[in-house]
Amino acid sequence: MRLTSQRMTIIDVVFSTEEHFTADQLLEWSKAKDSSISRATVYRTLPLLTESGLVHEMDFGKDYKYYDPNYAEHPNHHHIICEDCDRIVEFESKKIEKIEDEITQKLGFELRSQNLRITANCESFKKHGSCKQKSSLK
Amino acid sequence: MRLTSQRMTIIDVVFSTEEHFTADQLLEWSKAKDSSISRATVYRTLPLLTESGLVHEMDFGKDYKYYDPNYAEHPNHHHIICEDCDRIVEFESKKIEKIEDEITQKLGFELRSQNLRITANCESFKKHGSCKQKSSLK
DNA sequence: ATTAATGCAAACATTTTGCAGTCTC
DNA sequence: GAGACTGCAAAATGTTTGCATTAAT
Repeated sequence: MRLTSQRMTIIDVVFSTEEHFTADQLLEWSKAKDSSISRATVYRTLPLLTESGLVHEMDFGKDYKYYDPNYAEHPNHHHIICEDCDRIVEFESKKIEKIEDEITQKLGFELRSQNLRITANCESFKKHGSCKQKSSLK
Repeated sequence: MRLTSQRMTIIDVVFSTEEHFTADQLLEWSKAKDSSISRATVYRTLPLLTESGLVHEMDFGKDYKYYDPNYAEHPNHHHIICEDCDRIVEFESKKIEKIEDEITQKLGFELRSQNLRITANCESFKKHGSCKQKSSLK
């Protein structure tokens, strides 16, 4: 396992954001620091990050995968996403964790990880019928 | 909106299973009933089913989408998937529903839908270190 | 008869991979 | 210096689409 300059740059970028990002966006951010970094290297580095648990692969119902860098600090957090503007809010709930554990055991399983996504309308949508700034994250 | 024989066959197939399926599997099942049905028609029919709410598009952390035909009967169910054999078990929990509602409102959102996926090890895995029959679903 | 829906094949978007060259250890 | 890692371009995968033809209304 070699600590190449490309890997260092990519890891640096990942740890300097709390936003959820896509592979494409990670490539762009990384290229901004070191323009020689290739798409292939980003795609080869991402599994290293997800397998180590530093980053989680997320599905928000889009065609591309999102990556969440906040699992190291908050290993059991959940997500609310506005179905209109894609705004994402994270939250934690000990109560939900407890129920998940109970049910998983009762059904004969051993819990490894959980993923709760709530699709909702945000405050701005409720007030104005649509959200001011659409997220441009891609 | 025309009721073509292809659509009838596809809908028929969807309603005769409680299993989660992929687009590819739906094509195979449909072709078994009418070999002329094309991949394109399956892919053009799926959005009709998901938009009507009869079927939900699901992500189980695989590279392809799954479709769940059980939402008509159980609109708020959750999923446990064995990380080894991909066995899927569904369950419902009024407690979780209630907490989800409370938190969503407290954060200023209005809940539209929810999606809880628990990744776990099944009993067979716990006993034998691996699961007997890997699911061949693709 | 109109025109929505189909099958085919080509196009697409995202991700993966083979290979020759490069850089870490 | 060995071989893990890289960039490039080609391939693979899952899904979508243009177009000429078919078939539901």
